[in-house]
Amino acid sequence: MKYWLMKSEPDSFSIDDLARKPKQTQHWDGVRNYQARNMMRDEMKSGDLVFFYHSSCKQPAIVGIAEVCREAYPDFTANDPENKYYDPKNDPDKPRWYMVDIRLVRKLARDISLAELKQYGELADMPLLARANRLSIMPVSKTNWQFILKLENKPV
DNA sequence: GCCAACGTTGGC
DNA sequence: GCCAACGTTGGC
Repeated sequence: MKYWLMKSEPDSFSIDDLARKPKQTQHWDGVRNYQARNMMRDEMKSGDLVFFYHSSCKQPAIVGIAEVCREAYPDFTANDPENKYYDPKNDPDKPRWYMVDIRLVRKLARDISLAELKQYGELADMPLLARANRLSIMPVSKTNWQFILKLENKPV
């Protein structure tokens, strides 16, 4: 089983939005970056766990845990000219973009902010902390996953 | 709102 | 195939 981190802008889709979805499940549409797509298409498996991360907001932070509940399938929003993620170059018969479904496992007891994560040398190898990392999906090592979970119940 | 980083596009 | 221009991401 693998661990991941997925970014979402809370203004467009927050952890609470996920919690309100039927079955607390959402298809992860709109990924238009090949590296992120490859990870979803080739490596994400049902049961993999995901840190849900709020980006481009007042306090960027890991806010919850989700699990992959459906493995990669074509991202239908790429075929819909009305959709903001429409890709005119996409051939529906040879889909270029993929998505997975994720289901909320739980919100964290407290948000663990990017600023806090940066304080720990143990996490220095996280791609999230690399300078100007723009990937919306990235792997998390088991070691880092467990380290971050321990922070959850640590007094701030 | 600024700016650094970096992916994509398109002319040559 | 190179590379400049442009667009997007995302922290601050």
